[in-house]
Amino acid sequence: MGHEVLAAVLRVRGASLQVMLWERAREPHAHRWSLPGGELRVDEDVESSIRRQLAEKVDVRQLSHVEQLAVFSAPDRVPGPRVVATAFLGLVPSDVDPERPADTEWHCVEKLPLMAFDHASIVHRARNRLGSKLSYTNIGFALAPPEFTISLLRDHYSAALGYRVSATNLQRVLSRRLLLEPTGGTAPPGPSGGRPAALFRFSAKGILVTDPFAVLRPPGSGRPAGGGGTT
Amino acid sequence: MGHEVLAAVLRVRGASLQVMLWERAREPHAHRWSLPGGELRVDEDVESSIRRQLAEKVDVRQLSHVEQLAVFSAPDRVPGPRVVATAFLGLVPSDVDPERPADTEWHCVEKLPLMAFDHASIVHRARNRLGSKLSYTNIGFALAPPEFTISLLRDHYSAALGYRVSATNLQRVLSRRLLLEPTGGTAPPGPSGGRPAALFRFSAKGILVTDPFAVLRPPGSGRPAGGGGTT
DNA sequence: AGGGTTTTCGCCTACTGGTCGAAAACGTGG
DNA sequence: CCACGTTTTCGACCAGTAGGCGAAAACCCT
Repeated sequence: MGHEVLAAVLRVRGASLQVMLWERAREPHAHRWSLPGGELRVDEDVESSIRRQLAEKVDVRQLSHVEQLAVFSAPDRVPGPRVVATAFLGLVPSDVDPERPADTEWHCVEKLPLMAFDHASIVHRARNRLGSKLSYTNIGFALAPPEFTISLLRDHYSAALGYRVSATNLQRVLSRRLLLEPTGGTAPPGPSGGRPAALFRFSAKGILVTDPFAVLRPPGSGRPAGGGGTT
Repeated sequence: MGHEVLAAVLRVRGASLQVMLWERAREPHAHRWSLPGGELRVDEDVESSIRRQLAEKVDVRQLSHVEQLAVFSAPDRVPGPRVVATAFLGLVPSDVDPERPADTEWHCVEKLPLMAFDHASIVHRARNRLGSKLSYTNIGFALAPPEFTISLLRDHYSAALGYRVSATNLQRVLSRRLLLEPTGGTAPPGPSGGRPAALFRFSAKGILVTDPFAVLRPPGSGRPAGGGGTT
């Protein structure tokens, strides 16, 4: 029984969320698009394996985040001998445009091309996970360049979440968690003018929220999120 | 390369969180305790496999929740030929005490016995996942009987989270999400008297929160969690 | 200088969860 | 049968959070 690792590597480009795909040259499913990855070697664990295999497609230093998604193990998920897949979610900041082999391209996750095997469902799972984690972790910084404006960050959040996000709330929420650190610099305004936006960076002194907030916390501890009115 | 499925099946008993373990009879790691599970067959996916294998240990109808935890794939995680493991988290309500084979026992997760292979780390991962999900999902109901008092639910939460939880807050939070439905009945008071507790059941009409609350929500929608004062 | 554009900041409101205390409902012992 | 302890339940108060404006700031272009 074979084991392969696959990664849905996502990035934000403009107003859309994109996934890195490559076009299969050989059967089965020739000319369909599939996720990067490959066989797990006997001397590596799944995370080492996916990082090694992604290194052939992108500069791994540009990978700002990698995490396990789930195991996909339907017996007939690929034709031929049984192959179980460990799927990963990978993120790349929006400012880098890695050189990539000719057969790989970024595709908008909203209109995926004809995909090979069960890879489309893996992409959807990755998109859902990113959306969920954007709300309660700091994973959003993995989508942004080292220095960014609030507007850029808001656009990234909007693209990944699929709905508009208020820049006011975004800045306030992140600031309260001590995650935003002003660099002092400003970004030049757009072609139509406007006030120059202040630049921020991710503050390592902030609260790294890997797990969701606890709604019920131990007595005598500070509390997490708050509710507001919709009005 | 082999593939096995393992499950950390948790339940609350009294004030402690317990995990179901069985004692290995054969080498390697004879007499150490390990998680239930076994080899993945070629005609089943991982979830079917773990349910089939758990059926030999517990009545699967008593399993109130099963979800993938993670893949454990260190090349040397087991001696001999390479075996990759897909780990699951399973939950059993506290009111059932399934018949089980003589070699299996419930152990408190706080003081685990000498465990086989990497199974101790899997148990810890399961405990952390349960603790996280208790806060932002309805998974807590999987630990409780069909009808329960708020006090019992609070004790379960406390056991699983490791800190005391306020019954007032628990009831308020769950009620506001329309998750608690009074059955009308009351539970008899304890030996030392006291007001009889009202019985509740899980309301299917409530908000099933599988994913965490979004801290940043779409404009014009209700809001999720609120913060309070620690005072 | 004036108008358009974008960002930034402050104010208000709604709602949440923690804390505390009182009241309700029971058993028990004098 | 009434006072007491026990446990549950409910209400009130408070601090802190996020959503929703709207005004002010800072820039470009004409």
